[in-house]
Amino acid sequence: MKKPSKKPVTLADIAAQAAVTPMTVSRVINGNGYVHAETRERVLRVAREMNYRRNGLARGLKRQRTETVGMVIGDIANPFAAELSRGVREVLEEHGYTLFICISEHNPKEDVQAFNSLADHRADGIIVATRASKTGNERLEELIESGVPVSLIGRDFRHAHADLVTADHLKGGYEATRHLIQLGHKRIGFIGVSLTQGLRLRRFQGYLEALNEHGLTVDEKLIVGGRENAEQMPGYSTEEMGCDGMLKLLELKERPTAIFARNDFTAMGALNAIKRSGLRIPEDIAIVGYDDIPLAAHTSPTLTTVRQPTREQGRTAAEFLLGRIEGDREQPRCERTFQCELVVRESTIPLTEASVTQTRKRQKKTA
Amino acid sequence: MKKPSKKPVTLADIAAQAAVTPMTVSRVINGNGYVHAETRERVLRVAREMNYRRNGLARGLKRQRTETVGMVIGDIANPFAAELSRGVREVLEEHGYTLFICISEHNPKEDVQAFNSLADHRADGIIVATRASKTGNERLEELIESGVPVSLIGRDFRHAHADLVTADHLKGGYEATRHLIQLGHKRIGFIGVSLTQGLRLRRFQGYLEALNEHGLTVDEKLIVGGRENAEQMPGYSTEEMGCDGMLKLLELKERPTAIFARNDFTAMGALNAIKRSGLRIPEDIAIVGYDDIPLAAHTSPTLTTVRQPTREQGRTAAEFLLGRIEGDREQPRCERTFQCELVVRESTIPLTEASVTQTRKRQKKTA
DNA sequence: TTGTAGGCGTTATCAA
DNA sequence: TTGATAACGCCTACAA
Repeated sequence: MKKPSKKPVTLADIAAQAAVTPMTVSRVINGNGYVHAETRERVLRVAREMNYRRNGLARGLKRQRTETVGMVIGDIANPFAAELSRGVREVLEEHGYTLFICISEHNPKEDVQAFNSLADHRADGIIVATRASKTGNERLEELIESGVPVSLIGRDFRHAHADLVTADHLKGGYEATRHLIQLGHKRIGFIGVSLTQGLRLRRFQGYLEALNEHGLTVDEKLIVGGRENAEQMPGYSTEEMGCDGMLKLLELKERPTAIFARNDFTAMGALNAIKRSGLRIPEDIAIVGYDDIPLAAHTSPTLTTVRQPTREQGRTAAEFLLGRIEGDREQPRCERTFQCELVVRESTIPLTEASVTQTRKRQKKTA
Repeated sequence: MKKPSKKPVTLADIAAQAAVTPMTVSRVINGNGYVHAETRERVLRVAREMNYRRNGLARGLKRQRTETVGMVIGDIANPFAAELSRGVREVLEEHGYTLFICISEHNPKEDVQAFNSLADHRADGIIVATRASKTGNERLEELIESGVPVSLIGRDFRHAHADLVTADHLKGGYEATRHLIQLGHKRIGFIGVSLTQGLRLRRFQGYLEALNEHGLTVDEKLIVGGRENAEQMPGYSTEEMGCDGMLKLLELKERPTAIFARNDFTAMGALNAIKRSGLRIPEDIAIVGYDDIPLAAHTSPTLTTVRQPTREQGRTAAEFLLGRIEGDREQPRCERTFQCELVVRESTIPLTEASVTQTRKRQKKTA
């Protein structure tokens, strides 16, 4: 336990100790250029003794790249984002890049701050996995046009020189809903979106489309979004949204027999609200989530959900970005859309008489 | 959609446009030193037009600080870590620092890499919230002694010049266990630890202590850790550990009537395994988790758990770190231990006859 | 195989 | 109120 020492060791310090010039030390440290074996040994020994660490600032300043990539995420606790970042890291690591993550807490202002911080510190590129916002998109556009490589994941924003990775959530939402329709459900609720802002959410559009195509009318009362502006509220979790939203739906005179939830957390909130009310899943109410987080296979009943190839999206975004960093920064946009996959588990079964009957009973009772 | 432009704008570029020297531009940008109002306007206008962004590398190199703090986290998807990082960010932001997060995926080697990256890029300080490891601790010690401010959260490692924030998990584990004992339970299982490595886990020590102090014998068969080396296995989630562990316990001739799980995810895994087996919670088996993640209040039944003041720990770690960065870097260690709090919910009730009887029955059956 | 010169973009310091 | 100079630590390019 020595006391912290004052100044960091520099190449020059090592050079002095090893009786060479800083340039020779640099060559040894970076392993390029010819250096006599003995000299190398001596320099390495001194460097180790002095506990040398290269100064990334100076290095980056000179070389005009930092071998660093920044990633902006809305919510760190989200298993989906976690899996994305794993994919990103896997690829970056293979290429010797370091990943620094910034959290924006789903706040456009923090989004912009993160972009700026990363740009200021000269990250070689930025991966953006936050929801689109006006200010965010504007700043992003400036960055892209000032030459910063940018790769977007699932963000509703396009630019000729920023790469884009998404999954087809329109289709995902459509298939989840169609699944419920094919099981016989006609009153299908959606939890997790306010009608005013919902149209930006592709999976919700898929829900609407599926209803329309199958001749079912869209009942606005079946669409609940938890509290208004929930997204802005720190500490307001999505499972709470699922719980609150489900409670609203259960109070309806004619309650839904199936639920499509915005994501798995919302679904779990809904699931528990249903259980708490004494109804059974899936007999009384079927439920579908979205994302297929690990927990979805461990609820009871296990959760039918829509899986997107999350890690692959992260990997692809990283590959696109590296292509831009190490190749032509002005190349046109690379774009790739992944397909989603419906994962049927226990929370959905064909519509039972019980459910329909109970709904009718409830109706009578209330009437 | 302009094409990305080549080189970033520098102070010199602006200076040329605005007919002043780079120094004057610097003064304007940083808002220090005297600058004529007109000059300031002109410079600011040009800077905006050219979409100037300061070069953090050059700035950091010259000023010998980057106003950047790094945080190393084991698992990004962990709500506990998320809440920690929120606390950290809150404090840093107030002081104008940017937070960059590195993920080590619970891997000591990645831990060290993260430390190195952050040190190389001259983060002004590092907050470490990963589990202790030999290599990690060694590298950390070197860093601390070479003058990098370090603040540790819940890490089992002490250094005279690194600050430390923890919660009293020994007591937390003790109280969780005592709670079960006071409810009448005598066969209390622990899920989430292997007997060989478990002693490093304070909450597990608390469990053992509570059993001992209340005259209960520790039954090794009641202590299960999922698969061996689960921590190293990527993709092996803690809820899976809870599920697998619980299944093992249910196969015992004399199964436990209560479970203490290493954390809430593990508890949820166990909870679902129990339900799946047809037993009831809490009537047949009571269960206690740890951490009080948001989901714990939304399971069914809701989860009794141990809450630690997570965000406060993050805040305190950040405050300690800033004190060291902006004050005396050689000051002795600041240390603070937070108290945990048992949160009793629905998953624990007094031991019922049913449970005891059923256990006996099971015993007979198997015998 | 090793060394020298110069500059990356910024700011501290001193001078005008 | 503004400018000139030097230096932060490293690496590219060229020279010896």
